Amino acid sequence: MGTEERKAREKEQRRETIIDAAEKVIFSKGLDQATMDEIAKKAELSKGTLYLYFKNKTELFIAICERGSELLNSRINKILTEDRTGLEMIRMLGETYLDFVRQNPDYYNAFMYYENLRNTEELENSDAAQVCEENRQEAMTYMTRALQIGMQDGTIDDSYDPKELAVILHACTRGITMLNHMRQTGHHFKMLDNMDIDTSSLFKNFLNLVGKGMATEKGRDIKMTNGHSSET
Amino acid sequence: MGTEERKAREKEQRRETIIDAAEKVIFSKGLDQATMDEIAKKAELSKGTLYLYFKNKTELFIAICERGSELLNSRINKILTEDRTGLEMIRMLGETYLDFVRQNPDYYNAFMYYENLRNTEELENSDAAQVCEENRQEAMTYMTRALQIGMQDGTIDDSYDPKELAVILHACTRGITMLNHMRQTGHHFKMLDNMDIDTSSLFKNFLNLVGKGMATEKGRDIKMTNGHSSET
DNA sequence: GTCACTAACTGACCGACAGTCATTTTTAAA
DNA sequence: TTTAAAAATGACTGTCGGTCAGTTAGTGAC
Repeated sequence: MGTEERKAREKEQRRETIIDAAEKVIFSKGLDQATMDEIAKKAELSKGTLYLYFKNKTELFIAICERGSELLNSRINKILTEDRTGLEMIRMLGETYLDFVRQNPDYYNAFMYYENLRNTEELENSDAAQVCEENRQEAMTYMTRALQIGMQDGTIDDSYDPKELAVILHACTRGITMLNHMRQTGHHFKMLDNMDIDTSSLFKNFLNLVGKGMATEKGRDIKMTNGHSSET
Repeated sequence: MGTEERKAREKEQRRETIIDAAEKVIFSKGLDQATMDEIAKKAELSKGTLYLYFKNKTELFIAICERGSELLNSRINKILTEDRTGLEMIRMLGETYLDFVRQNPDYYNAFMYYENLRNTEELENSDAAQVCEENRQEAMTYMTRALQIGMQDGTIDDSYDPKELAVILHACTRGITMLNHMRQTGHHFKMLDNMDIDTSSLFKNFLNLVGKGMATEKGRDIKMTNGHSSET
């Protein structure tokens, strides 16, 4: 009998419905201002029901982060399958990351909030948080892989430790995307507007800077002639 | 009569007392878990009194951030007075920043939380937040200045726009310090521990990477031979 | 010394909200 | 139709940020 499966499916659907509602409310007014009652109302359920699907408000929020992190990773892991030099892959990873931030400022905002959750226990016991962490780790693996490819194809300076370089690049990219994000969300961050600096030029120069730092002569030549590819 | 001044002084002292208490409570259990009652108790005052000195909990928290930002800036603005090449100044600015994060993880944590406060209005009307923003801007100015010096003394590639480069470097440094910070505070961030990468090596390589990206041949030579100075 | 006035302080109280649980409603197998 | 389990409900509880009417302490005038 398919009753069991149907029920499981419905349960999963309801769960998604709740996350949908939570996104709408939390994205529009922020986590602190969003109330469980309002989310319940938006989901056309009672508050109590929310607690049948999520342990608490934080868990529900982390489920949103999980969604975002899945979305981001689904884009990132396409890149490694393409036929490019390692250096190009690195550049594309960075661009993909920035595009994600631009297109999904709400998810990125959620990521930033997520990182500020101090309570380790709460996150330790959360399946959703576990998935987020795994995705993060996975993204790092892709980056390391791209660097190794670059070191083999001679586009990236192989005097660095690829894992360490991946961590550094990831951190720097985070810094840059955060900047862009803050400007975009109007985050009391007039700094960039005071100086009139446009984001895409900023990001281009960032990639050039670190690109120059890690590229070999060969990689540098390819890259300097053209923002993207060049080979076929 | 000095009564007025004495009173003003006492009022200021009381304000500081409250911030002291707030730091103790908030640093130990986090902003959300800290209650105004507990802060009041620690300050040996009643809750009501807290609200005579601070508009609300957020304002009190921002006052903590203000302290931290003043402390950070007091260290940063010493560097520009020293007699060094521009590239060395940049390196020292970065190191100072990292040292601050290492020595004052609580303040840095507060900074991170501060940036997540979305409500622009709340921050717009806050004097303390205004000071924080000014300090941030000031730090950026110092960085730009150091870059200009480096471009003049020939240690830094002058094909970049100094202001833009300053923004990029600042963002990257934030990314790196955040990484270090998260590891330090045990922030459910096992990533770095999984790979065994030590922070100082990480930071050294970061500086080398961006250093290589922006240094001229001359600057690169000076820097590569010795982490710090070389001239007298 | 004491009176009058003000500034500083207090803590009981309020409203809002996260989270609970006894009760009701729905579902589906017997 | 009966019945038992599963799902959903919403009134209720405890906590906490913020308020405010009332109290206390400090100051200057006489």
